[in-house]
Amino acid sequence: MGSMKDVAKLAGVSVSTVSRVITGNIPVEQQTRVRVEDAIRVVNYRPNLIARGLRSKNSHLIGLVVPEVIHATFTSFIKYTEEIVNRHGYNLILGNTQSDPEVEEQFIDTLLRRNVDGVIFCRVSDRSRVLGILERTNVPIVVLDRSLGSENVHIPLVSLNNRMAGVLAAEHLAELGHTQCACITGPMDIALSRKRLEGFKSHIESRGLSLDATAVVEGDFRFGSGVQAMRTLFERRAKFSAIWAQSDLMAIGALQELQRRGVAVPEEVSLIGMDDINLAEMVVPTLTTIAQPFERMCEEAVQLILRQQENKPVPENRIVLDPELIIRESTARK
Amino acid sequence: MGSMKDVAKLAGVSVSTVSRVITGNIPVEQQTRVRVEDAIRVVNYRPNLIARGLRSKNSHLIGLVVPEVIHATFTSFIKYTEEIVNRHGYNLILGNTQSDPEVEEQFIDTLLRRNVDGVIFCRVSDRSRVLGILERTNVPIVVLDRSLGSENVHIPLVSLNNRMAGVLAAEHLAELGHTQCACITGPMDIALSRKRLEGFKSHIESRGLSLDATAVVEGDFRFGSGVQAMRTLFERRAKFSAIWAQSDLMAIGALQELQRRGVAVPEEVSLIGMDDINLAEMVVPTLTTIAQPFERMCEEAVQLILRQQENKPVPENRIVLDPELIIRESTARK
DNA sequence: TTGTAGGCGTTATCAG
DNA sequence: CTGATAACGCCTACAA
Repeated sequence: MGSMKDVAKLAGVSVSTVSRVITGNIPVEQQTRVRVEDAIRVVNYRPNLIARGLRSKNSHLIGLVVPEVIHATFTSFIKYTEEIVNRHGYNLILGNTQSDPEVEEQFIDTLLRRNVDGVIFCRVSDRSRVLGILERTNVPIVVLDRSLGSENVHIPLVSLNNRMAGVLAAEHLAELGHTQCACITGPMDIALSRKRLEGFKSHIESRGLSLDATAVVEGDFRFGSGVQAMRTLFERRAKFSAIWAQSDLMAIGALQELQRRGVAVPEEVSLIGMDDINLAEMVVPTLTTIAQPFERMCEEAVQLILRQQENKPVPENRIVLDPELIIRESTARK
Repeated sequence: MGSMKDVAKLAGVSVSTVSRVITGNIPVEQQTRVRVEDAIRVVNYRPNLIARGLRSKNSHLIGLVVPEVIHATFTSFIKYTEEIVNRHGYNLILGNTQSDPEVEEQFIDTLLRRNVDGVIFCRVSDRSRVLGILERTNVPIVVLDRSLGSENVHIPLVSLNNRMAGVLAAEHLAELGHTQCACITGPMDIALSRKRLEGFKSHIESRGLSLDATAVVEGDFRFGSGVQAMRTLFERRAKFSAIWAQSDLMAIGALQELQRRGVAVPEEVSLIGMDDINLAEMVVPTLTTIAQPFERMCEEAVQLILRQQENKPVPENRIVLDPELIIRESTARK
């Protein structure tokens, strides 16, 4: 792969001329253009992005920070962000931090030293100092899938309307005639779990019913905790004809335990999940769920980065997307 | 974040002196070193990797190419490669190609233009031209999780001993007294699926038994195809007391279908999976499986890249790692 | 329309 | 031990 110099020499012109035909839109005589283009082909010239970046102060690189890779939600974020970023001519540099503040800081540091054009954070923890560090630079940032305290109102944010997710689940179950519901939540120290439960509960209460405290079990979003939660519900002898699990994995865990105990889904118990991961369509019965618009969330996040970078006005830096109820086989009329 | 120039000005020295204290190991007088270090702190100087890369022709960037992100195997590769690469002071640039040759080529192109220090390919297809393209450059490459035709003997390769995986599964079942086995394979146009089946079959035959043709069903590694394959086995009225599925997801799909039909696992049918993904420990019964050493595979791949880059001799460019049998609850004596 | 010159932030070479 | 200086590959005034 030759450089501009090689091309220039071969075509008998100066490097600036070569640069001009590369960048286009700057007048170059037809004749010399052709000569240059030929030379480019001969030496197999491809503009070097490192050099270009050094000159223009941007790298066409976007950093994505996730607290974990092997995790349905973040895997989706990785997939879509990579795809979208690519479509815009950028590449993705991935960092898995395991929520370790030290790793986070160290990763951000190298991102800055690479002149990345933006950083997308998935669900950073409260105690993380990276947002502060980044704010002092002028690198565009976006926080994805997290609610931020009021101290950070100016940081662009893309998140799900988690409250609405709870409402959608409750609404669907209510319409099917269920009056006794259970809920398997995510970790309660994560705001989005609380908001989901809040929405679920408040809709139920708005119908004059109540969500029994024994029918609420805390999980950790993973499969095993769904199984466990289900066992807990049985041990407590909680009364319910329907369950909302705040992640599909937990729902599938619950499903497994129900089937093992010979409880028919949806005939005896209706079950709703959340996320709409691939598995939701694969289990039997297929899982009714609350879909997160992963792709749109990533799209908005990338848009926010690009807008900031182009110094375009950012009309709205708080983007909250609506979840959607996907009705499949695991829920039925009571 | 200031530059070397800023530091030099503040400390009253030349940029070369600053460079020397940064790189270390080049003699600088104690006094001036302290002055420089102070200045570095004041202007918050961090060496710019773009500039450094331009100068030294390396980027400390490694490209990882996967055909899909949302997929147990590749997600593991992504996770571990990122982690290991990081440990060596590199960053990971991720590219998802969907096995599209055009996307592959385009991604490789930008990787080259970014002066990446190496590229790791996961399971590239035969018809892919990227290996050829890369071979003509001198960028270190490694192919992960794939057997390569003899035309490419010189390309470093890290793969699993897939034949052995089949042998391990058959051996375990045989030891438990099973004489009639079934197998749910991966796509048969992928070499590793064929090799796994070959190992499975040949071990069975070495015991004077045979693997009935009706007891072999082709899947696609995904959950749904496990469910489907199980149904096919029942439709065919195949006789078996044990099943090996070539992926955990298919095994869990098969498990689901078995449970739905009231077949007890492992009491009536023993079940082995493959991969040892998280889910394998989470289902009930927990899944006996053939573990792939994902982390070690990634480690070897990264090592091969680094060795090539340092121009160290690469003692062995064909690394084949052994799978391991993990015994859990889903298999039992017949 | 084209070439020259300077600089992006580093590092390496060569004097001093 | 330290300071100029050149060079990495590219882009962009400015001048011709």
